[in-house]
Amino acid sequence: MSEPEKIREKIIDAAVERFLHYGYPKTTIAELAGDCAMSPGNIYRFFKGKIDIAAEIARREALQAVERMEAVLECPYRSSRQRLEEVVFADMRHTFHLLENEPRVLELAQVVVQERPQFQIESLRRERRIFQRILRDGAQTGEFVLDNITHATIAVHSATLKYRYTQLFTNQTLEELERELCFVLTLLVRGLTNPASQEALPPTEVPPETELEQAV
Amino acid sequence: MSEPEKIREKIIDAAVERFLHYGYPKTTIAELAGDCAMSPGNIYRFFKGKIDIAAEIARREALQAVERMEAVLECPYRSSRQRLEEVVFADMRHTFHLLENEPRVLELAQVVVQERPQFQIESLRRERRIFQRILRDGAQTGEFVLDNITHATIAVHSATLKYRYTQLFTNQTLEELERELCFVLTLLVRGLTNPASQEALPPTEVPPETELEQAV
DNA sequence: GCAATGAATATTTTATTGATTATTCATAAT
DNA sequence: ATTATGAATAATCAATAAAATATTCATTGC
Repeated sequence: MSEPEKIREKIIDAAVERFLHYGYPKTTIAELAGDCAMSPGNIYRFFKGKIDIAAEIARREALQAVERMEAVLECPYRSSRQRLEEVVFADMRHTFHLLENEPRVLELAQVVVQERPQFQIESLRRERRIFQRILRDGAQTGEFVLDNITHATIAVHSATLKYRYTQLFTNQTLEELERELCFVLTLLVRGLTNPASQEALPPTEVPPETELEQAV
Repeated sequence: MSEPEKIREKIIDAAVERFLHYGYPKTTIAELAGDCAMSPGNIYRFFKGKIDIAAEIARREALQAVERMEAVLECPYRSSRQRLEEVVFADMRHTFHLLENEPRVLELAQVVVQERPQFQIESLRRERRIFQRILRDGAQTGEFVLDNITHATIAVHSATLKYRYTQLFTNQTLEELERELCFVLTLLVRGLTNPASQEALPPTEVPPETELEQAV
């Protein structure tokens, strides 16, 4: 890692620390500079502005979320149904726990989305690509029967919206949300699945929580 | 209508006028009193407070929404699928046009929900009851096959959340939302429908807009 | 006694100011 | 030439004062 890159990391580390602890608005550039033993002005050689530090942190968080989802995709010996269910549950639980343990993350996300609307659009698009891969694979093996994979992807993605930014819409408990999500997934999976094998399709059950989901 | 009831109506009429035109916060009790040729203090003999006037307006609007939905249910010669699709489309379009023509409605709704959280909970419950009736009827005729009607209702209701408070979540155009909603409904309907008749299930198409939906 | 008033009070909103903070940039150090 | 500084400036925020408004209630008129 080059020297400037190292300094960028140092700034980001300090910013994560302070943003999560005191919040974005209460953190000053002077404080970040102090943490990094440099002058305020020098921060601007590494980031265009304060919001760009937050945006970079959010970007990394979003990329990690995609990586976690991709990890689920790699799990062997799983049906497409299981993959879909695990991805949605894992994402919901991760977000829920994250906001529970680090409430400032919500504020940080809101600030970034407010100033950089494109950020949200791209995050949604990345999520959708994951879904698309699951559906495509499921269609290939014959587990799913889909007229149009893109349309089905949009459908699944929209139908599970509530469970991705949960704390923005409701103040339901995680347990309530999990039960609800089972009902939604049961229905969606029935709609995706080959009619021939639908008779034997049991309802979705709340999957056990993995360690990954609890990490912060 | 009794005299006090007439006066209440007069106050509500004046409030609707001003809330939609100038917004809730910019409307003063003194102005409403002036409109009704009475003193500010007298308003309080008919409403406990300013917010209660807004709540009453919102309550009526919500009841009208349910009535519109029930009107769709009464339409004869329609499958449960058609009823479900029409109800969701009609509600989305109505809300969309309403907020397009009367942007202040959003603010009004937010104020009421903020001060009276119970309002939203009850509105959602009423909506859900409509869905439940459609699914129950569909199950009775054999068009739908449902293990558990309540669970399926929750699923359909949650999965279509995005299309009921649309302008809160996205700034997509109505046309985009309509296309998306078709994909969602296609999938949901497949999941609800008797597997035996699924082969012949065409995708949902954007239904023609009725006059009712455009009214403001 | 009941309906209504409008002045009095409590609350909320708005405007103003001063202080803080983000950002820039001329200058200095390496 | 490159990196960094920190004082200068512009933008934002917080605190306060002033104004407007919601709500109450003692009083008035019927």
